[in-house]
Amino acid sequence: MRQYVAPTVTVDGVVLRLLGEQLEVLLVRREQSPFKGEWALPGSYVSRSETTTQALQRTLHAKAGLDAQQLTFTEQLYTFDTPAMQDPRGHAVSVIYFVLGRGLQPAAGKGESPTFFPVDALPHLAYQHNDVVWHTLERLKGKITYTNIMFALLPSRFTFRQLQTGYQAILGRALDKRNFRKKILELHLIEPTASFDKKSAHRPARLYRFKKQSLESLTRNFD
Amino acid sequence: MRQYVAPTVTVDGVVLRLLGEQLEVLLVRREQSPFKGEWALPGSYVSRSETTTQALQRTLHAKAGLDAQQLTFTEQLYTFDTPAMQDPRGHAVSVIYFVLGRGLQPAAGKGESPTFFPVDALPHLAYQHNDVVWHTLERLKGKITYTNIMFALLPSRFTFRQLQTGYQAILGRALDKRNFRKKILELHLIEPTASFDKKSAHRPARLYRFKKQSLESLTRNFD
DNA sequence: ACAAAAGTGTTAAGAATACACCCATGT
DNA sequence: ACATGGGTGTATTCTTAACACTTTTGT
Repeated sequence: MRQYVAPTVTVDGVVLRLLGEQLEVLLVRREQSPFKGEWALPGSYVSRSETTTQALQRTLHAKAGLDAQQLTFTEQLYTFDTPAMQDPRGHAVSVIYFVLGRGLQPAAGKGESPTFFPVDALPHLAYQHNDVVWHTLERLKGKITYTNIMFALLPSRFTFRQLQTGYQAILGRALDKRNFRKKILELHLIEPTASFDKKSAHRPARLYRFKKQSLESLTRNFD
Repeated sequence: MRQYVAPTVTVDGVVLRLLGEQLEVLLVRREQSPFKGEWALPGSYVSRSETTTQALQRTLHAKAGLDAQQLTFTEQLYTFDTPAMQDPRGHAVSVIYFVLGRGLQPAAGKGESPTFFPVDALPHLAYQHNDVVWHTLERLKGKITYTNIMFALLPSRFTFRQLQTGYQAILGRALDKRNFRKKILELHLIEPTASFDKKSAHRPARLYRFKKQSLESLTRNFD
């Protein structure tokens, strides 16, 4: 049998968080060639002794201090296949993951300045990472219509306003308050808790929680 | 920097054709270990000098005599990441592609007995390939509702009956003839040609063609 | 009493579904 | 003339979208 030399395998993560009314993505400033000094998605090489998801966790921990427990959803997005001529590292196969978390904070003082940027105000990114982020956002827009994926972005208890704001941030458009409540309640995604959000100078809002803390497909679509 | 040994990279294809009222998938009988003698999706190793899509084309040509020109649609499906312990070859990263073609015929006499099997009557497959086929079919079901992907499975000119039969084979359920025509025409996916299918002992059916021979997203969903 | 956000129903338009008969051709 | 699949329209149900006021709290 012919002898094959394997391409290099790398892994990158598109890590998203919801902060206020903004959806934000984690970037690092590269300290090594290629693209030294440019912003990029966090990533690294995958060695033979680890799976791509293990390599991803190792990378997010090393570069941004994020722990696997804080990451409430991980899904493979796409695998890029860079011909040797277009990548200074030679032929590389990059497996990209889509990662969501709740209230993520990058650890200060880590080497590559891990920073969350609002998705509608990204700097220029190394590789084709601007496109990768765009595709990720499209995927999230799709998934939000037929799954309970918002559970991965919101705190465990939240108000209807927070939920609607999250949907609006992801879909990029305003939703009607009454229709939104009606639709969400019909989907039986969430349930009321006994408590209220009392931290504001107005009528307290009831807190809700997701019934399931893992991905489920809806029987009917939202929207 | 730490030294990494790259995992092995392989590529596999889920090649589908529409024959009569059946959707069929291409399988080969493995001649090498692991899983020698079992049916599996056609695949092979990817070397550093080729991309995964090039490796896929090389494989489909070598194992089943299929030519890139006959393959009307190719899309990446998923990348499996087999930890070293579960795969006799050690840690392998397998990039799986979803491939559609029109009137595909595997070349007889090629080594690994390339054979199309109806998707609802598959033998047991090596690796996790039965699951892979299942996921592929779900993907196709999804895509058929919001794209013109049927163009890749039907001949360039076809009757409404062929079109409806194709949709039914993919969706796995019967559709109402009148509603189907109405819906398809509203989507402006296809256009009538001047000719008719005269090869039958009954009223000739008008032949239609797809307006676009490349993937397009529909503005409104089918179904 | 005022400011601020919470909470609540109805109507109209559009989309999806169910359903049965006549038409054109070959044998 | 008959067998076979081709081709066509309407009525009903369900889903989506538009829209404004009252309630509850803190200051």
